[in-house]
Amino acid sequence: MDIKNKVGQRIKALRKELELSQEALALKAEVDRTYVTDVENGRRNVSLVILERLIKALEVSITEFFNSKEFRK
Amino acid sequence: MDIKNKVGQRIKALRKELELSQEALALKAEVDRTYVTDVENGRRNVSLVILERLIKALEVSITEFFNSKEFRK
DNA sequence: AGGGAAATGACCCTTTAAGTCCGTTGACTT
DNA sequence: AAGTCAACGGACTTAAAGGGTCATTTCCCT
Repeated sequence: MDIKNKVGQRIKALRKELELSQEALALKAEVDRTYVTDVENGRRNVSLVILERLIKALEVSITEFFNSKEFRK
Repeated sequence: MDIKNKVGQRIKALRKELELSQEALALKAEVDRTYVTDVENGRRNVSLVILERLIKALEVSITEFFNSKEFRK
């Protein structure tokens, strides 16, 4: 699984924990609604600035976001 | 300091630890030499796929890369 | 110290892809 | 049936990726 899918899955998992819809996350992170769908499904090569906004909206630090088994090697 | 600068500094620090020049890192990560300069100086909004290549070239996991104080909040 | 080479930095331009916005559809819920 | 949610498509705008060139800094080596 590639990095885009790993990030997508992590975002989806954290979003579910917060019980947010894709649209609610999109609003919170100030990105487009359809973009969140694409990111979660590994179809987007997200840039740093957008990724940071998504991570902030998910209420974790960047360190915590990537401290998950799919990123450990 | 914004996320682009944080990532740039982290890359530079890890590159120095490996005693690589920007050009050597660029070759290893298969990106342009001047691109590495820009990234280290926080002028580039790097995408996931390129970031992963740089991190791999720096011989750390993604988790390790972001397990640094500037990313902890 | 001074000269030369290597390494880095800054600027500019083109090509490619990121990110937005419109809509539609299917699944599930109430 | 009406509403929410997720997935998907197409068209569009903006910015990332890549590469050229030259200026500047760093760092060796006599």
